Amino acid sequence: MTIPTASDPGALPRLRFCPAPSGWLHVGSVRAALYNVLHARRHGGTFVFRIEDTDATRATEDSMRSMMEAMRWIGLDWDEGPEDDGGSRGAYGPYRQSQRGALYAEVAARLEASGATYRDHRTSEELAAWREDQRAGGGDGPPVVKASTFEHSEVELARFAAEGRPASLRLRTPETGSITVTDLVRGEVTWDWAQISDPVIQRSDGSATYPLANTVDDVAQGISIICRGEDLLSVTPRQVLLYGLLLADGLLDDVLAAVGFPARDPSWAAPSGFAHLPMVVGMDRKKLSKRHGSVSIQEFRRQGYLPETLRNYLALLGWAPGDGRERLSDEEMIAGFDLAKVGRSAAAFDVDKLTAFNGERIRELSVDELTDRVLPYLDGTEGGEALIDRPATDAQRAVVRGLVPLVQERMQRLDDVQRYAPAFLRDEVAFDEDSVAKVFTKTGAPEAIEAAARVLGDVEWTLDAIEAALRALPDELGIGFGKVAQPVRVAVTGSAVSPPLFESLELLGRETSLARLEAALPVARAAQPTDE
RNA sequence: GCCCCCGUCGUCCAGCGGUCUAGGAUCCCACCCUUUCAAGGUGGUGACGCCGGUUCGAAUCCGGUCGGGGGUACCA
Repeated sequence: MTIPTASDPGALPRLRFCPAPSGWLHVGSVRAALYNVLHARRHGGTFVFRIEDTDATRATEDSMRSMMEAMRWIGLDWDEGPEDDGGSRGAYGPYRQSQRGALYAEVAARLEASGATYRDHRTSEELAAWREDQRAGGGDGPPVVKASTFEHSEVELARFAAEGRPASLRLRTPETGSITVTDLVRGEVTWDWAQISDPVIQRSDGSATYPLANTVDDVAQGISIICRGEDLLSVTPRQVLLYGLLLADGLLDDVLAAVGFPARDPSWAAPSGFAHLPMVVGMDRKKLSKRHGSVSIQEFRRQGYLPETLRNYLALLGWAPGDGRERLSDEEMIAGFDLAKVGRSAAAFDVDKLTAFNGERIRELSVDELTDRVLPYLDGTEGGEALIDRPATDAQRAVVRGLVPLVQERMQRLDDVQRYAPAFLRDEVAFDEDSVAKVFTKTGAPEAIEAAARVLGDVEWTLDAIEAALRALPDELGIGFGKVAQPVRVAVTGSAVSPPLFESLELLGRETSLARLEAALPVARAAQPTDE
């Protein structure tokens, strides 16, 4: 997607997409990334891609690479973010949180020194037991961790320290009062602080957790609008609390300088806007999973969906320009996009509609372009049998280029080409059992094939001549045209379903066509009903 | 359990107090076209979760109810 330029850099929005690299990129995530990009482009802002790999036990290098590849494939390249060589582009990196540990550690230390946090020496097991007890009714309410009831006493603290017992660091959240944030898609949302647990911002092994790392980076990288999934709505209050802490007395600026990270732009404030996107669910209204077909977006690629179709369809999952248009170019989406017009209810991912969109877009492509796009589905690159070389020879490319106009309007996905191509790219036809049973068993089938071979033998090999020759047959044989066309179709392509017959014959050439008619004759005869 | 969010055709959206006998897309069905399959054309089935209230008037505002989802992690 192209980047409109703007004249007032200071006021330009900075948005980010920051997945945790475990597993594959999901359509829900991609939709969130797309909305970030659309908003950034709409307002001439910047799109930042950040890798949130603070949890070493979950994040993998493979996943990160896969996500980068997926983002590029679908056309959501980033202005700032990681590069393939391990480096990064953009002035506020690095963009992998695993490379920003020193920053988080120093921020945590200063926060602790200021009294904004407290140490929790409980083990995960102890916490789990406590929670279970609370839920079971042992406590006087829900399992909310608050300093007032959770902070260790001075003596305990001294003892644990003496024992060298590890501790996590929790952020002190207000014990009373409430907080209201204004969400671009949801309006005002209010929480009581008493209901919000004090989050662990640093694990007992010293590493930062999402609440700290995500918030520190958003502020350090000047993110102005946070657009993400609704599953992160409940996390907003503690982030807003942290903004104040990080900006107070230039705490973060000092730390940035101290640990040698890029300084913030002086015009930056804390993130000022939130947009929590509704979830993307399956047609059964359940969370998206492998049960719903494609999980990763590269799976869509393998199935022959065009990235531009995905962008268009995904954009419409929760948003509409408002004037009824649905088939939108990138430019149209950018021009009309508005986070405030995003819907509030979960959207079901409808593969049928996506597929219909895809078919339309395929039909809009030029023959040359579709030829190029279809090649990877014929040479084995995107799965399927390798019918041609990689790269294709000139002759193979010519055949495909000749086939494309015949199949273009029959395709919904690029991999649909695999259904029609074998008859044109293989030496021998493979007879489809059902087609033989349906067509060759009809009376007159062998005779039609014979007659076709005869008239096609010495006709000029042009579309018009081929058609004229075959059209003359029904009269001669005293049958309908379908009785001629279908047997010939099966004989020549192996199937009762194929591209238009005359064009197919023309593409195949006289020699191949005649050879196939001849080879089919015994098959057709054998299929004839034997009269007792 | 507690907190938060959501509720228009099967699905995605439009609708933002009257012009709604609720519109478009997709799906499904029928017909037309037709050498198969498609594509294309035409037409059709199909929804404001429910109950109250506000109002001359509600899909649109308010309350409740029911239903769905998210969170409740030293995951993000």
